[in-house]
Amino acid sequence: MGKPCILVVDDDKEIVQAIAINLQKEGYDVRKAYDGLQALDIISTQSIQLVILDIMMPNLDGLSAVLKIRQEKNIPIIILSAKSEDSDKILGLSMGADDYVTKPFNPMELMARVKSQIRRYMTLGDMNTADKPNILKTGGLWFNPDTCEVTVDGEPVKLTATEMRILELLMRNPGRVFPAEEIYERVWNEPAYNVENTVMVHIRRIREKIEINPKEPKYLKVVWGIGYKIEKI
Amino acid sequence: MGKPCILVVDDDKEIVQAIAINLQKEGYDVRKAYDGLQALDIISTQSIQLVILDIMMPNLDGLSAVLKIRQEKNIPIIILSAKSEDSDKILGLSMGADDYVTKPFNPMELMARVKSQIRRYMTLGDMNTADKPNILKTGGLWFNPDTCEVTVDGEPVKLTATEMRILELLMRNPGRVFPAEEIYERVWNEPAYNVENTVMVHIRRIREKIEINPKEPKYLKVVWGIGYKIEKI
DNA sequence: CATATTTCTTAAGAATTTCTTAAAAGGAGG
DNA sequence: CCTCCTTTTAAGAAATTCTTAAGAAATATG
Repeated sequence: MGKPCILVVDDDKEIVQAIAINLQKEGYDVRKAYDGLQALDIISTQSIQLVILDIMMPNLDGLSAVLKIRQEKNIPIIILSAKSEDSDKILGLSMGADDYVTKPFNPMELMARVKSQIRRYMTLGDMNTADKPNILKTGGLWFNPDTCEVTVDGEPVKLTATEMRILELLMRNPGRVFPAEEIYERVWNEPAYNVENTVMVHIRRIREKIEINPKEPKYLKVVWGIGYKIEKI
Repeated sequence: MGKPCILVVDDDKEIVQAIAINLQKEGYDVRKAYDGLQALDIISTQSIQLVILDIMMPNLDGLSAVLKIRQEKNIPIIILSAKSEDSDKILGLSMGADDYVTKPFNPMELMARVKSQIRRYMTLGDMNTADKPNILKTGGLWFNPDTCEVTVDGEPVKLTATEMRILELLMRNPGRVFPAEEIYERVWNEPAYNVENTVMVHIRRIREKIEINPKEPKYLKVVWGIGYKIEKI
């Protein structure tokens, strides 16, 4: 089902970057956010399997963010904090966090804790996908990568494997425009050579299935001369 | 559901006692062990939901104990240790522990970490098969992993061991689509190499037994190019 | 408004994936 | 050592999807 995707949230971009590099070395996908609101947005629209979160941030403080994330999804949360007071740890954990790491931290220890959480989430967390699925949503278009279910305004839609992979790519990055070449390379895992047409035909078929009026697409739009995107709704 | 039961393992009886009192205050049941072998015995014979374990013990060292516990049950393990070296933490976590607390520790922090683990263990809904009779149902298809009984609309069906393991995996995650490779790895516990056919034949045999019309399966469906799933009914 | 460029549509054949069937290989129990 | 049951392998059949290519439509440009 692809590599686990981990969201790193900290207002210090350097720290985010450092953690991200380590995570990628371990084979994880990474998303980055620099404040709590951004983090919540990503969590509710993308499929995230674990959150690493600094609790001292602008906009929305970390502890509230933990609460909100808990409300929305049942994924592991690791708190990062400069506060090493026991009372802070207790507070963080009782807010719903799954682990608490104090700055400065050993990157290797953080990785070990991440792995531990992911392993637990994976091995006994299968059931939770049924309960609190990581559904990608934009407007009335919902996609559940775990069950391969796609619905438009509640109506189920049947996509083929390739169609789903394309849709997943676009929906995981709402608003971002993907050139046909990039879509091909990322979906087929092959270098793209003279494949614009191929991608286009697939786009067309997806539109036929998910759009009410394929000629005036609501979700799957084209940006002339650049590529395709899923509208961020 | 009963209160969660927590096993505390340490060769220092005073520490065990102190932790036990705290746990009982929080409303947990407690079991005590003073070395690794005793701990393993209790874990394999009693219903335990979480283990707190000192890793420096006579008879069986703590890290091996963690490994053995992991093999046997999928319950959360919190390591207690006087070693606060990062390398020790990393080792402990990668052995399969879920958290690592260094001595001396704040009892309240330990309680917070216990609660966090228990909450996750509960909400993710892993069934400790020893505890609860735990029948998986989707529509008319019932499966009791404890007694290995499978019935379709009340009619008993005889599955082989492998068939049951596959069915169990799928039924524990209704709706979720599993690629043949993943099924193989999780059922056989071996890396999957050129095994799609093997899995497929087993799927076919399961269908033959549980489906009224194997050609139009009601329960065990395929998602083209992706994998198999048990329909969520 | 005319032209050039880009995207869209369509349908058929190629390619891939899954299904079926049968038989060989592997293991457990007597 | 033999028998029976389970698991794996293999190959051809069937079903579905993917790709190609060519003409139509739409959009940008001058």
